Amino acid sequence: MKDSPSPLTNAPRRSAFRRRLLRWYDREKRRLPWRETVDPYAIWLSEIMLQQTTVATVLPRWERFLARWPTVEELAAAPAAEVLHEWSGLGYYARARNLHRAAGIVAREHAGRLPSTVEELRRLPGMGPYTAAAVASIAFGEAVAVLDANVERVLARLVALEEDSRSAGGKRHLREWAAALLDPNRPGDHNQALMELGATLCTPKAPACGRCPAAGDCLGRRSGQPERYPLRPARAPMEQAREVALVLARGGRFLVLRRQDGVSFGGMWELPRVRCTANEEPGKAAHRAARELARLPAAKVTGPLLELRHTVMRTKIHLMLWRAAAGAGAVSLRPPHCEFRWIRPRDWAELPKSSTQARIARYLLREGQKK
DNA sequence: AAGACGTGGAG
DNA sequence: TCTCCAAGTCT
Repeated sequence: MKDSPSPLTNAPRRSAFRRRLLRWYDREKRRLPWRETVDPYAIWLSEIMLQQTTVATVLPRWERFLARWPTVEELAAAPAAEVLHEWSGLGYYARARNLHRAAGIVAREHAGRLPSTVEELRRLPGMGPYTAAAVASIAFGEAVAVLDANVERVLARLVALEEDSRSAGGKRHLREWAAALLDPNRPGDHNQALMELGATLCTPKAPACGRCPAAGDCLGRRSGQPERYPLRPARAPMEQAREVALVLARGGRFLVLRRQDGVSFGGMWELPRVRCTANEEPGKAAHRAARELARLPAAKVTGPLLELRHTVMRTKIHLMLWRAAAGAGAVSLRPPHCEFRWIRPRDWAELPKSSTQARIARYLLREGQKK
């Protein structure tokens, strides 16, 4: 940082930068509900939900979650499955499990009061460097800088960082800049202002430098191509896959399986489903799903019901839903599944599900009502 | 340290 | 249609 050509190495310039940033924030900030509260629990919840998730998605879910569990103690007392169900569709489901575990710790070991320092917060499950710093600064006024994807982009542009921003060295430099620029008098607002800048003006594409309060200090802007920053390695290419999911029926009900904690979609209930191997026919895969996931080799596959496409992480999935009669035999599970139920479509609505499984559940409910 | 972990909206 | 990616954490 000391060798950097940035004018912000100069202390008076840094303080002018802070002033301009905060003035802009005070004037232009969006009215977001978690900015209207001082409840550390509510702020914490917003930070967890906002991880890799857009404001628009979070808004209604944050309100609903808080209405259901207004305090840490109430959240701690809730069954994990209900918390997970409330999280359905938000993705990154480990967040819900960690949040619930952390609530239990706060309730039991901290008398229901969230710890107020980064150091203590950091020990709670799901509290990484970003979230701990965000909660400590926003809810408790601790003078610590956050470094999220917004701040990373703003700072990388500000100093025209010619280094992979995700590399160890790049991150170290960004952390140093974030700490040096932090306004110790209003750390929470300063952090939010930097993130707000990244979210609204200093956007990944077509940044609005003309309206930016930091434009005068920005080396990225001076370079003429601010959108070149932050430098990042290319992403892995998308993959394609076919999957078969099974409505495996027995006595007017069908089989759903619960996934273990700690695997993808941990804790969620789903139909038996398998990834097709190369050139494997869907009908074959459907029978394999019954055989391998539930140990029901007597299952009789009767036909396709529905096809849909969705994307999970870096895989585009062509999902085919098939119907089968379970036949005789007891269900026996193996990882990643740990529990099963024979249910009707309307019962499945009550269980935590991924977005895709929820689509299937809605389809089955509609089909069931036609008869 | 690199890779896994979801989803939906924007351009 | 398709790529990019959003207030990251964990292993």
